[in-house]
Amino acid sequence: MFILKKKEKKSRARRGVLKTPHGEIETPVFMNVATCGAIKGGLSAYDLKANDCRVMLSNTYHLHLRPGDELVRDMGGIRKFTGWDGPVLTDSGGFQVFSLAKLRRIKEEGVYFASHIDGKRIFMGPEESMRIQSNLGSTIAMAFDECIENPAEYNYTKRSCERTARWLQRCRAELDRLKAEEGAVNPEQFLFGINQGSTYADLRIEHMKRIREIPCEGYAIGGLAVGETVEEMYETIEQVEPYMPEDKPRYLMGVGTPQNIIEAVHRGIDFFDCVMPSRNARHGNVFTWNGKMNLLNEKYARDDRPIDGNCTCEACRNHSRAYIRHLIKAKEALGMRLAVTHSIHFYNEFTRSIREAMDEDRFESFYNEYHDLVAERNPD
RNA sequence: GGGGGAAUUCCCGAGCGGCCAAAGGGGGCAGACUGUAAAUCUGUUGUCACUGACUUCGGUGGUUCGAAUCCACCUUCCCCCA
Repeated sequence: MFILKKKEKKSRARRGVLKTPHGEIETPVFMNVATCGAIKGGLSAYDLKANDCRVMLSNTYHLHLRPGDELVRDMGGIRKFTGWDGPVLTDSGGFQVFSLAKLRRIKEEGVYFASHIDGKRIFMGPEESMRIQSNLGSTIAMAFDECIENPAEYNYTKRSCERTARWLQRCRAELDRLKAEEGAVNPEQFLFGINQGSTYADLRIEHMKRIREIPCEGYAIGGLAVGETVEEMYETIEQVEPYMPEDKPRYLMGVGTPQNIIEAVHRGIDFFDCVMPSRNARHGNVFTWNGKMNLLNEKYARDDRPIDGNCTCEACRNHSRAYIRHLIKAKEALGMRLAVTHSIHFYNEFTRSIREAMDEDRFESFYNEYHDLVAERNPD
């Protein structure tokens, strides 16, 4: 159940809370991406708690291949298995339809994949995705969709959207059936539908109108940040957002940079997730309140300061830029863990700050101030 | 003491007369990364007045139109015999 606590007057921004059987999710929120059941870079569920993670995100396709969703079910579900007792959102495998494009074939019934691990042929359709997510027992299951790359051909996009809408219907029916089954890991599992339509306003709107007729606990915008410009992305959000149910959470899938997030919050989005903080940090690039910092740069070799002097994360409380730089260069696992910890902490703090700003009626000034900070781009 | 082998740009290492400022790897430097096939990928790595010129392949001298590549000697290192 989603409660809209506050609506901004000068923008489409909203402050809400989604009540789930696994805890309340205060929004806007950034979900921390743990594709295979852990944040890459070596963070445990305990680390997530320590860094104010509110929702963990895992992946249907990846966990299905390894270790297998039935194994996870037998181990008590994804939450018990990983030790993360908060809410979990599982992505449906729809993004893998995009990212594993060379290894798949799309048909009406679903998608035929070649496993990226061993080449084994696998099939995933709406029913399979729901069954896997049911076995994982996540708090929120995502609908199985086709995520298409931008720019996309209009007619193909139209046909793809129609199919994704039909797939949502099948997802809804199958998840309802699975939830009612004896021994379901999470009998109260939520389903979020996913809007597609590339950057075509008419297709986006038509698709949104269609999927909002299928009752879901939330609706997502998918298929963005996959090749189009940021301006096109913002424009697409603005076009489709008015057609999203107001009383349901809205999730912009896979986005993005802190700037992207605040811009999207401003345009009415509540949920986010992105691999950027973890992936970039593993590569030595961390996010701060003053922009991005490439810790591998030589100028940090003898820099005794923490990444961010005001940050309270484990890395910033205890270690210098020089030390973390050294560890990453030396390929010490601790280096990545510290850098990832910092960026995850920053993202969670960033979205918490957005919520606090809304609670204290100063979101608009926060939004403008953050703009200025980013414009300066001076992490040192 | 006698015999054999080797010295290449930051490191390792290819090259064995012109197409060589010199493969490849490592390291260095920089960039990318947006529902994670990503501890990955890309660029760059002698100097400069940079679509060209200059300096460089242990040292010195030589052969040649032309040498990292051939010859002589020297230096250093390695191996074998005594």
